[in-house]
This record gives sequence, C-alpha cells and structure tokens, in this order.
Amino acid sequence: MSNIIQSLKSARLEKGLTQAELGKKLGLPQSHISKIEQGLTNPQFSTLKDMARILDLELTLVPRPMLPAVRSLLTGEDKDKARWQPDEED
Amino acid sequence: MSNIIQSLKSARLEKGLTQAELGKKLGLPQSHISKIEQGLTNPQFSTLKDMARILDLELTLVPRPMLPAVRSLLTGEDKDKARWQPDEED
DNA sequence: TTTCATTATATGCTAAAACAGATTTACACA
DNA sequence: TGTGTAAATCTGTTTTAGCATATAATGAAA
Repeated sequence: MSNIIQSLKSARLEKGLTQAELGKKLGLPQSHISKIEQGLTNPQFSTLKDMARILDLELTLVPRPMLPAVRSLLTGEDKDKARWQPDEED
Repeated sequence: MSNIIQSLKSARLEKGLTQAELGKKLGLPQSHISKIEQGLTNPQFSTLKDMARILDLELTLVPRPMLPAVRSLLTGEDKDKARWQPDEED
C-alpha cells in the first residue's frame, strides 16, 4: 500500500472516523474508502486530495532535494544536526 | 486547473520536456498528458505521483497547520519574520 | 512571405478501471 | 443467540486510459 494511502487511513482512525463517516463527508460510498484503503483500486487524484482535506492534510508537491528538510520540519527534528537521511522510499 | 497540475506542467516545461517525451518516460501516451494538463480528465493518483517523480518532485502529505512553515521553507523565505500568511487556496 | 517539413499539442473512438448502490461478512457485546 | 456497527464484496454505470488521427505551431528554404 502506498505511504500516502497508509497515512490517510491512519489519519482517519486518529480522528475516530469510520469509513462510512468519512465517505459521507466526501460524498463517496463507504465501499470506495474500503477499496482505496485496501489498495484494491487506484483512486482518482481528486478523490485523494479531497480525502486529505477532510482529514486536515494537504497534498503538496515538494522538490526532491528539499524532501529531507521538509521531513525534518514535519517530524520536528532538529534541522541543524546536519545528518540528514537520504530519501526514504515510498 | 488544479495547482498541482499547473505545477507539474510548469516543471515539465522548465525541464524542456515535451508531452510526448514525458509520456514516454512514464509509459503513457502523449494524449493523456495533454488531457491532464488541460484539466479534461481527472487522472489517477498513481499517474500524478509517477509524473511528479519524473520531474524530480514528490507528492507529500502535509498537516494543514504546518502548511505555512512548509511553504516558507520551500520558497526560501525567512521563517523568523513571524508574518506567516494564511493558507493559500488551491 | 509562401511553402513544406517537422514537431508539439489536441480530439475521437473503443477497452479497462473507478465509482455508486445493495448486499454480505466479521465482530463486538448484551 | 440476537442485535448493532464497521468493513469487505458483488454487480451495473460512468469515466479514464490507450490508440489512431487531426489540428496547430515552429522553422528552414526558396
């Protein structure tokens, strides 16, 4: 399963939402959320974008060279330790 | 047109790639790239993700509250000016 | 500047996949 | 066991992805 899908599922659970509740907010049937989370379908871009938004996340484009910096910012790590990891694979 | 699509098109042009060249790298027909860039179709998530990667970009999920920080990091702005903008709309 | 060649992007038409709706399974717990 | 809730599966409809082709744009040569 893609990392992004995984993260979206985690975000849904952390918010205590069921697939049906999330689906309702999105105007999507629960069956979709199920298939998406199981990786049984390759969803449309807009579907994931909308899903992210409902979960207070935003799909953004990051230049590869900036990835380590962005990741350390997001994880709250100290950027000045100068030991950035190579990119993690998706 | 979605901001992300817009950005991907800009990235393609900046790299001096034609739709056909990008399509070839992706294993997609040029006609798709055309439709996607025109907003005539709602592409699959994986298509955009792959497209981004070819263009040295990565599709990442950012918590909404972190958006301003991430954006200022990406645009190279001074984070300490303490006048973060509210989120720009997509 | 006209023509011709070449390249870049856009448009039609079928096949495949996402989507909507209804149903079914899994699991909790009274 | 029976009831309620959450997630998964099954079947028909809508939309994208793929292929072929057409239109548009660029540039070189006459």
